[in-house]
Amino acid sequence: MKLNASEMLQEKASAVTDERMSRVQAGRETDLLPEESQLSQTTAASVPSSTGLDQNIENIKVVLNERELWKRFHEAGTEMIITKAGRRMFPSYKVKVTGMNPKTKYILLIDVVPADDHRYKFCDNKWMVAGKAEPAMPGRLYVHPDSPATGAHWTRQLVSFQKLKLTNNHLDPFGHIILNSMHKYQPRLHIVKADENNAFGSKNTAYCTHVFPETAFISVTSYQNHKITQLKIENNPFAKGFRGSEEGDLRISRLDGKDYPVISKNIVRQRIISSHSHLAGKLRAGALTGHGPVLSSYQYETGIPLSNSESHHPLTPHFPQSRDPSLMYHCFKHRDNPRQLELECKRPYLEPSSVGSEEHYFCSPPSYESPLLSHSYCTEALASREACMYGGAETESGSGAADKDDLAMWATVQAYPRYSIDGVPYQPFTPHFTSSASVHSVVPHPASSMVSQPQADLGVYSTAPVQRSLSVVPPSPPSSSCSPAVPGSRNTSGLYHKKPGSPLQPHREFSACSTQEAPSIRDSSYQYPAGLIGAGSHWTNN
DNA sequence: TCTCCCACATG
DNA sequence: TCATGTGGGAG
Repeated sequence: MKLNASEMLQEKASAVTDERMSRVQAGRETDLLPEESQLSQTTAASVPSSTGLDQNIENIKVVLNERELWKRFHEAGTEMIITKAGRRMFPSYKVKVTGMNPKTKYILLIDVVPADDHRYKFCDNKWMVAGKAEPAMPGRLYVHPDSPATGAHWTRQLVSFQKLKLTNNHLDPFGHIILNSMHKYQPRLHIVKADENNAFGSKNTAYCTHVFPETAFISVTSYQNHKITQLKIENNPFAKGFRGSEEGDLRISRLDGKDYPVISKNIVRQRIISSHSHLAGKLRAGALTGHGPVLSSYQYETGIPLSNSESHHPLTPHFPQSRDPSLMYHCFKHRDNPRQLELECKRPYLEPSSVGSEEHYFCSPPSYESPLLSHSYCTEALASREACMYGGAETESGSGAADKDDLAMWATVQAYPRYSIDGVPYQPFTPHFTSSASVHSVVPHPASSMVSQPQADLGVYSTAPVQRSLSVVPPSPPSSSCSPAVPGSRNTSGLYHKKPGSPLQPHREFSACSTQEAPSIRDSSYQYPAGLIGAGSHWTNN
């Protein structure tokens, strides 16, 4: 099966934008039924019904697994550790999908997009805005290794993305999703139709996007909130070694042959902070100077001016308190209007009322609105690897859906927004690219919109007029320009081969494949770090 | 002061 | 072997 996921998704991105507009204008955006709160916020795009290919895409329902657990984290302000080597998410992203056509093939993938354009800091026991966000990382998508598989397969059991890993290594060679520390992100699930007669590259593709607000998180290199640490320890089987008696606060450490309880610095710090806050509340008059009755080694904690919070945007009580997950449910029809889509993408970033071009306005949720849902996706990235199907034992007709844990297939689409890092895009997969790569990224990636740059830049990513030429561009090293080697091209993509089990040598395990030779996206032996150079200059409107 | 990295222990 | 959080220390 030869597929070009990127192109499919690209078309979808446009469709979402277009259709969403209609919905908003029709005042249907907020017409949510209570029951829908159990579902994700969804956007869907599909081809005109006349094609007969999109009859079910908008009927697909996705329910987040362990939603209660997610909510517990969410209420405390979910944090996800990111490391150079890549760290899994916990809770892991697992969903129950229903409403799919049993015989239709779908591709399931996840991307993690900036929830806003702020950088955060954990101060005074709560998250606060600490400035402007760092330039968006190369967008990557994590494609479930079972993809593409039939609706019957996906709906048979939980679909797990537990092997998705997050990293802060901008040059990550493993296909992990790259994030910036201390930034807020929102995972999104994309379901793309991948019928044989609806192959990648075709305009007649449909997809839908599901967003579970409770899965939003702030990326960190070490946990900031003790509550989160405890929730992780209490719920993550891999961390049970840290479960101690006393509410998990204490654990036994063996050093020098002795056993003694250990209290993490996080716990101490936060208790002190808490203590200080309490005292401060009573002594705000000035009795407590910040060097009061607290442990001297943590004076810096107590020295935080209480008024500090006034200079920031307190994320009270926790960063996610933002919005009701049930606020939106979108389903759109592709209207095939490239021009309109282009305009949509050129809307300035963070323009709540940017309704300026009302026809492109996206009804936004209370909190993560702008980059996330109120704008079309503009950067793209595909990255995936080692996703696994929960209990997936059956193999769909040659799709090899079984034993997905052995799969190491991942697709990556690097996003290279023109404005990122002074025009010098990251090229994590540089060594892997070849001029014959072929997986054109197309999944809308709002990451690019997180930077306060005019969204004019975005237009070059989200719209996908068929007329535009798609050229594969070898990525350039970080220090080089993001300009593609092929004039007039706008897309950098690659198809890489990865030997399962040897992720440490990715640079040598990848091999490019032409579009025509592209193996099935579900072929575990292939990875697809496809980069999309976002610079408008790389697009053509032929 | 804050953030990140890495060796380490644990399961 | 891998996935965790910890804690010391670097920057």
